[in-house]
Amino acid sequence: MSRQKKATIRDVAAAAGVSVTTVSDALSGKGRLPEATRERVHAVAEQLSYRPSAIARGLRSDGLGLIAICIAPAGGGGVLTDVGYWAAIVTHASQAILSTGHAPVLLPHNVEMLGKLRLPLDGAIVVDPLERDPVLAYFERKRIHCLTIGRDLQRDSGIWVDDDTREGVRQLLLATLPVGTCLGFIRVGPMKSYIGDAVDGARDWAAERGGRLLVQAGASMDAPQVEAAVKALLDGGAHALIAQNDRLALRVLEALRSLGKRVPGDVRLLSAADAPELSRAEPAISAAQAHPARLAELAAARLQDIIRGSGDVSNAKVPMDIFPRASAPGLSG
Amino acid sequence: MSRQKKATIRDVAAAAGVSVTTVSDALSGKGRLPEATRERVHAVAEQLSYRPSAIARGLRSDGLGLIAICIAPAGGGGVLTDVGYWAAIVTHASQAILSTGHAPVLLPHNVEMLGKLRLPLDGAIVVDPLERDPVLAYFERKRIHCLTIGRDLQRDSGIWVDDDTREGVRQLLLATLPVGTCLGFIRVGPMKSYIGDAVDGARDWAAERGGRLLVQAGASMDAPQVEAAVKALLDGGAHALIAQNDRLALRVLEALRSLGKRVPGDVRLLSAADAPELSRAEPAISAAQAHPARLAELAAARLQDIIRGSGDVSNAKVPMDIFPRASAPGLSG
DNA sequence: CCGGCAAGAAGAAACGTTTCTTCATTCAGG
DNA sequence: CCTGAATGAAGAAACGTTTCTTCTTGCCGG
Repeated sequence: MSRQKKATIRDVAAAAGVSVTTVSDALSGKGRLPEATRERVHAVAEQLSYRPSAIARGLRSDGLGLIAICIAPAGGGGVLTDVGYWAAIVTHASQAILSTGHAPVLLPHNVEMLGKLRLPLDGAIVVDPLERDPVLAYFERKRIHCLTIGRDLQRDSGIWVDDDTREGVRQLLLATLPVGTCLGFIRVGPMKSYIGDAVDGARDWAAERGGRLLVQAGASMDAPQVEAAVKALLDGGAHALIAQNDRLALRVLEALRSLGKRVPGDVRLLSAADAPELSRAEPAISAAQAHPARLAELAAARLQDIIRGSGDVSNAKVPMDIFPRASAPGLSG
Repeated sequence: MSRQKKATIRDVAAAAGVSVTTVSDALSGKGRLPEATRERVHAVAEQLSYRPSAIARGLRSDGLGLIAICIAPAGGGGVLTDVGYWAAIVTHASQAILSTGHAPVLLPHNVEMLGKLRLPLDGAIVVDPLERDPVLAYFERKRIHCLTIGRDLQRDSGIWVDDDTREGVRQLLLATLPVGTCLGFIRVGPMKSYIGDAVDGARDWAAERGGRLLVQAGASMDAPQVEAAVKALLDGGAHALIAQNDRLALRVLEALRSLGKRVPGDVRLLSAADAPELSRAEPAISAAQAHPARLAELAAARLQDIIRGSGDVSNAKVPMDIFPRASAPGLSG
């Protein structure tokens, strides 16, 4: 059984006894032609298993309108973490991109793979970029319009949208920690803007409320490593702990249990990022909540402005909400 | 400030004083030309901010080689669940697809969005298809080569690769449940092949070991719903529970705690799918383990065979491993 | 000097669709 | 009968790159 050559619009036109214009019009629903002609063309196209070349269409018309979404890896060994946040970003960014007439394509945060793909991208959104993010640099090199959700802390240029994590964390700590508390900040994985901002927010709080801040980077999200980091902070005098995000906060809670510490009796626990699991934990964990949906929408809108060459596209910061819960109750008014 | 028209290869050729062939050769590293010419062309391209049209290249040469990966939604309200499994599938399938010279593109499991995208796809992999999966039907309609990881239970045609969940669950139950046990199976969300197979495997076990099988579908993954489903099974006489997957198993464990049941003293607990979290739970939960990496590799290889028109592409079933743990210890001898 | 080979290069066509321009026919109204 | 409008349709060119074929020049060896 030999392979059939792919049918082109010329083959369909010849078999239907019309011009390629008529085939194009018949299949696209454009043009002026009688229903009988349109149906004949459809029948022939079906018979020949004709499949229009999206590449040819893209070349002639309006391109393919591809917008990449690349999510930089977080720490913790998995390919993808912070999954609730990530899923929300993808969902909302995809919808926003589609509403601008573009096509969202989720691509790996991997320069080698992007180089092999060589897709005709109109633009790209990099989520939670690393410091000196290689994918961000790649897009710039290839002159692909790009912006970030979160910021590359080692990069001055580029448009970004980000949560106001610094202010959110500061407000959360103001609302939950007594004056002069010694606070331990636990982080894991590569430095990202939301981590840097959270640490800055904790510093702001400490300066305002006469607290002390200890920062500890864990080697990984594995239980023994988290436990070691927690222990180091407790030994350093910390009576409150804030974790960089929800997953780490849950790990810290487990570690505190293993170490025989009561929450919030012995140690208050907070998270710089919220998730449904935190409110379901025992005790429910206090957190500052990001707004991934809003971020995604702002990002998509700005990227479109960039692509269209609108003159003055500015960065955006989205305020966070704070939720004091049982792990670090709100201070009485 | 007026918009600059995009530079084409013709513009570069004119500015560099060479033909378009020479520009193409210089930028691609092909052809025979002196280094000085090559450098001159590069300089001009840079000066003109020339960006080659990947669409034009794809049309003339070898297409874009896009392979879509679409993951059908599971239950539980989130856009994406079973995230560890999902991340493994994406990672390994992406690598396998790249090694065949194609480009993996993760796309939404959404016919409307796929229709708007109109990407020049050479093939597609649908992961965990729904019954009468609409995306699967879309790809067939558009004559896009397709296979599935997991099966559409309401579809006879199409190539698939799948875990041998039926046999894996049967073996797990044989290894952990005493003769005559009344077993409750909890499931949530749309029917998928791995769920159907797991139920069948449990039925096989019940037939062999004189057990009784009760199947309960939860309305969602929320704690009250899971608790209601667990309670219904316990009231029905179940002394062992098996959850469709890891996330649900963890929820069932929480529900059992809320209901004051000891695991495994009052009720044995098992999961039809494993994850690291299950071995970290208290008690560690017995599970059958899928092999997403192997599945992804087999899928990518078969899809390539399908695309190349190789005559006889067959389905594949991958055996599972079983891990008896404290929640349902292995039967002695 | 002549012929062959290698290096450098250009021109034309291909890829498959869309769109713009032009043409032909028919019908209706003045 | 003539003119204008509407309908149906075709042909050519555009889109931007790659590739194939052919040509030119210079060098070397017989």
